[in-house]
Amino acid sequence: MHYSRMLIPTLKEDPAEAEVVSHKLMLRAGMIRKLAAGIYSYLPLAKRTFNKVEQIIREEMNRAGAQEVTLPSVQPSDIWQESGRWDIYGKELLRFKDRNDRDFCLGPTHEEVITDLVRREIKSYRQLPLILYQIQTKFRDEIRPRFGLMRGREFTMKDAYSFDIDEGGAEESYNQMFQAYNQIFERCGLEFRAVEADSGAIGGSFSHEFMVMADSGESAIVSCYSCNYAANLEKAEAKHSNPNFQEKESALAKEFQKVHTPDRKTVEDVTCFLKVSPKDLVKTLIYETDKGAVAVLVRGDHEVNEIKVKNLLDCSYLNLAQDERIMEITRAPIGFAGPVGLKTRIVADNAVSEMSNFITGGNEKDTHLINVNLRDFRVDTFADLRVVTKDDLCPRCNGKLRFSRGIEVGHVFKLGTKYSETLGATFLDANGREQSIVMGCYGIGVGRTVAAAIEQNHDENGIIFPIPIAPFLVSILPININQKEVKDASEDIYLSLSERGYDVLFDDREESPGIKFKDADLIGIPIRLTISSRTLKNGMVELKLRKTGEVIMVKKEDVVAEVGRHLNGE
RNA sequence: CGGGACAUGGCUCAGCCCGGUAGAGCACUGCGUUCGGGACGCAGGGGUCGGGGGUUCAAAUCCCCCUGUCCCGACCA
Repeated sequence: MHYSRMLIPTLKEDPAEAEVVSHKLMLRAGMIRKLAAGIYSYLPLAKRTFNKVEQIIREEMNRAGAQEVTLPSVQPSDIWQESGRWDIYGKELLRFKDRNDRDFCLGPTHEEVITDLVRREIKSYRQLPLILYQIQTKFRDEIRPRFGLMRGREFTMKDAYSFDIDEGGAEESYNQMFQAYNQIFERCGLEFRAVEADSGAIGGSFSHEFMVMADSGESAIVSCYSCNYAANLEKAEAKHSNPNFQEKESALAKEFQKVHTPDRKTVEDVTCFLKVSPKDLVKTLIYETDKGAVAVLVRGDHEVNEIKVKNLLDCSYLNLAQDERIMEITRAPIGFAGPVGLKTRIVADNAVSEMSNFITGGNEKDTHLINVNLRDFRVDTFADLRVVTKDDLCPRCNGKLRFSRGIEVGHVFKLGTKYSETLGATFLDANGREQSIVMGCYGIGVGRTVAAAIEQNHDENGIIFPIPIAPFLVSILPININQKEVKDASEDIYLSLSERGYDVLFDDREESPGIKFKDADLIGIPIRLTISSRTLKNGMVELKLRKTGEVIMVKKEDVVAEVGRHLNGE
């Protein structure tokens, strides 16, 4: 392509509206333009990169036996009513009426549509398993769209759905998709990790998020230095080191006593005042849930993991209780709650079971208890209820844990029969019995993958595209296109590279060299060939690698071979 | 939904406090000179100052309402 003919409106300055680096760079590189909050136009450069990512996705999905379809983005309310999500989904679901006053929505996801399709067409176990996928625009009316393509309202997503006759089959489909996802992100040239994710009410380990590692990522990840364990921070298990601790220590237990702790409400206040470590204290947090009030106990230096509490209690609503409620339950103002004498249900983190002679709130204003022991109160359940810390070891292999951040670009999880049951997607098994199809669903955010690639691969000069998803592989940059020998040589090289099938951007603009250099760096093309009379008189052209900055002088005749060598990663 | 900020030419921003009829840099057009890291000269074009209302002889500037955008939080997968 000739640069002069392409729409690549680069920006010299950072746009005021962008905060994160991928957003800034995509705007500056002329890849995207905003139409409304969270809604973007994709310009030619972005479209090229999207196409490359989508092509990789298609190849890997097809290889895994999935078949591509396109489902409607405008969906009637009927199927959403049927699945029960019309009422549950809330304002994120953009609803509207057609001319006949019938309710419709813009599809934020396609479980309903695909399940409807499959229930009509699949009748027999002989037709299963089946995996269908599409690459399509989704719309979610996010409360707060932000960070450019990272969290838009309209976005491109690959979503796949698997249909199997039983759990075993579903597991197999899941594994196939899991493998395909590894291939996809590998091929995109990204540093990523599949992490175990919270699968909520569905349970089991059948949910993984694919995270592109980046410090700017929205999700916290815990991974093991020694083995391949990796999990979402909210899912990561805290290893319970010594379950038999209590019996050994109980002999040394002292009698608890009240101490006066005026206005010492926080862990920090109390530990400073009593000159002890947070590890000697038990925090008592009162939560309000749809199943009544609950006291959650964790060690003073630990944080409650609300997701774990939610899963343990199997409740849908969980929130810290308001001041008045705490007063009601503990008979003390906030900051002095403790388990001793508490009437509500008490659940405690495993670490608490290893403590003795600890400090708790006294359920009385300005009062704490010291030398409290487990025998002094009743715990209904001990469980893993806290957020993993840097002191924890890998729950699988006892290795050291690494804390990092990532951008969620893919999510695979087993749906089970949730939708097939509510929508009646059934088949007849070999014995002629009617069964619900077992489903799985698998998403990849295409735009988010591109944004994540940029978050992970950039420098102060701009984007550094991984070769597999670069909009162009080579840019040809003539220093002064008005000099005949420069122009001829540039065109020559352009033609021979193009003939080889490489995507080449020929910067034929009559701009000063500085502008061309800056633009080439900004849009992140992996290889740059600089053509100037200076080197040409020795029969050479300059090849520069965007990623390393390495400059190599190459004989004009060898350019094609040399470019090929670098693109093949040699 | 709660809190905060912003809205002036295509972009980045000044002007607003203290009212007097709109500016800079970049970008753009033409001509000429230049050509290895965002060149130079000359000559140009382009703005309902987000929208509506009010105060005033006079509003980008002061007051009220609305809309949009961004940030933090809550929310969500």
